[in-house]
Amino acid sequence: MQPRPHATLEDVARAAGVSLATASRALNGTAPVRPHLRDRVLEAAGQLAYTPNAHARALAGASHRTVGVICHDVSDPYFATVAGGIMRVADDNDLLVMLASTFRDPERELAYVSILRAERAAAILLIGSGFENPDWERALHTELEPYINGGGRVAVVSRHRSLRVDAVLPENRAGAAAMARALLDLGHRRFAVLTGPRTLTTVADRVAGFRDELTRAGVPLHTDDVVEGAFTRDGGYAAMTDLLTRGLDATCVFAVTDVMAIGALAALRDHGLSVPADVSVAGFDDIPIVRDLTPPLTTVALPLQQLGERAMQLALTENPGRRRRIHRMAGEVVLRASTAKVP
Amino acid sequence: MQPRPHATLEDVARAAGVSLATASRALNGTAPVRPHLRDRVLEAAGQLAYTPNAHARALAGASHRTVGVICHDVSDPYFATVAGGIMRVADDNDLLVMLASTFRDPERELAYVSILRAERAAAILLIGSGFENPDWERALHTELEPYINGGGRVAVVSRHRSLRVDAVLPENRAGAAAMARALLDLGHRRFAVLTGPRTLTTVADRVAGFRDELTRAGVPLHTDDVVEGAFTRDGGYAAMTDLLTRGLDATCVFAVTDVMAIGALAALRDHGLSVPADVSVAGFDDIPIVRDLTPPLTTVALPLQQLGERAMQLALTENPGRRRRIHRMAGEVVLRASTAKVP
DNA sequence: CTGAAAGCGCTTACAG
DNA sequence: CTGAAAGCGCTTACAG
Repeated sequence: MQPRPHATLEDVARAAGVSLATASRALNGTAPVRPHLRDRVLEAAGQLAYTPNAHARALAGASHRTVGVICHDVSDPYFATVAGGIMRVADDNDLLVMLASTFRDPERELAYVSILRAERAAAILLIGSGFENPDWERALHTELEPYINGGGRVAVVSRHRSLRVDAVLPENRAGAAAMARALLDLGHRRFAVLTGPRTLTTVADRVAGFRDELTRAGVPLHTDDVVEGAFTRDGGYAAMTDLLTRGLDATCVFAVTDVMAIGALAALRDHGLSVPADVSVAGFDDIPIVRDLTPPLTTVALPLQQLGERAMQLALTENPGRRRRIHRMAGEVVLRASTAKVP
Repeated sequence: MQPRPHATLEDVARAAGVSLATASRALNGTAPVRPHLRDRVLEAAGQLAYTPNAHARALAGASHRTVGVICHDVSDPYFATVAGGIMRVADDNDLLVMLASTFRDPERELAYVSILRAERAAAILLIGSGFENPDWERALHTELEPYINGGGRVAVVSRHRSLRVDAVLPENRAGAAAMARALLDLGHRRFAVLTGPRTLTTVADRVAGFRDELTRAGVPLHTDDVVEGAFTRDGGYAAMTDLLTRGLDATCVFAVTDVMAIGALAALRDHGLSVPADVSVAGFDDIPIVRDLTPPLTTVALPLQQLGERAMQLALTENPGRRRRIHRMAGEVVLRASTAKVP
């Protein structure tokens, strides 16, 4: 079998002895075709292993059934779970989902948006905190605006500021505040916070919510007690280790994400400290794995799957007025064995 | 600002006062253009927020910088890690990666392949065990053959049989055998195995390798000792629970994937059994999280990231003779605290 | 119900 | 170096 290019509609039409138009209609069912001819077309298409060229089709005006999802890192359970929700709804609507990871590189994010825009994807979903960076915000706006004007649909999760698009916003600030309250109720008064890069709005919101609630209770949180690390398991490990070498005096550590909390738990274990006997640890997100840790992690549970479902639904429902629609989703404090009462 | 369609090359050319050809060349740098004109084109493109239509471009013959990756479930850490490797290499080669999840539905897999083929993606990578199903094999072959003949590149991880394409194959059978040997060395003689659907080749290979090695040592593995569940954390939980209700008499449980092992650990904990004091547990894959479990999981470590890197490299390097190239990757037994010696 | 033809937005020989 | 024109593979009014 020698290499030969893809069969085209013209090949099919010729083999079936009909016109291009008839072949197209028979294949797509967009207009009635006499059964006799239809069968011949289908037969020929089968023989030739014909697949329509999606580019030609899109160019000619047929609409696209593909939606693009851009997140920081698909291998992070947070994004993987949100993406799962997106895919569930997409599937119900007969859409194909293509995922991309930016690894938190603003340039790469722009590159993916540009590709998706160039491909005229039916929708673009941006998942995950934006960057507090005016240049990037402007560039993104420049990409998105013409895309939307051209009929593209955009929705975001966890991202706001400059972007005037439909959004699903987890209540990071309120959730972190509720967590602070819960931990205060357990009797803790000396806290440490493990945080990701401050330029991520999610990080900023969670730290602020946590701190505000402590302040309200008259409990101080010094600058030294807030340690910044990468937004990953290893970042949590490093930040916790840093805290430990400086001499930990907190009775409770709050990590701004579960993923970082997992790293913190490992660092504590490696230092011979036991959780929660020696230190309590709490996270944020409620990614699936935290239930299976020993001890299971106390956290602010976000309906991750739903975050994705809602975003996809927003992108799917017409928005004639083009007013920004916002869905806020609350988090709920779930106390598990990683946090204990202070005697 | 009223909705208006995307600006086209023609808009840019007109605004710059040049021909279509000149505008194209200025934008792509495919041929020299006098700086004077080039600047006017770039200026106009910027003003109009011009993005080339990828479909038109692909149709006109420009090559595509997109590769499609199809796996069972991106939210499974195994696939997420392999995908990470793919993206690393893709990034070095200036390629964009689009991921898709089939959720182990053969139909959906075919649908994604068909889309990617229709989009004339530069390469298609299939990650994860195939199905032992002649109809599906034939259908997949029918999709892939014309794609390859048309210049498309295909590589697979963990999949073989009917597909005559470049492949990266983890040594599942040998790895499972090595694990059996290691567990026998710890003194275990009564085993149970937690397995996924037998129609997945990976599952079949791992169970066979494990069983063969036991047989060689004269240790029996009865049909009842092999319990099948879904290929997920919950599947592992259910299978382990099943075993427990029937009265577990094994001293060691081998799960064919780490993900299932995590479910098994949870089931044991919920039954008040302690690992490894009461039962030893071992998995397969060495996904990142297992190091952070308590106890850390004994497993067969596969170089997951490399699996992806190799597959991407195979797809990227020319294969003039079109002979099938196969990279085998060995697994290595890593003993951690979830398995103990039998006194 | 069917076909000839225009057009979608680009790229690239082919002349100049 | 620049432009007019053909062509990539489809879809869809427009006639019949």
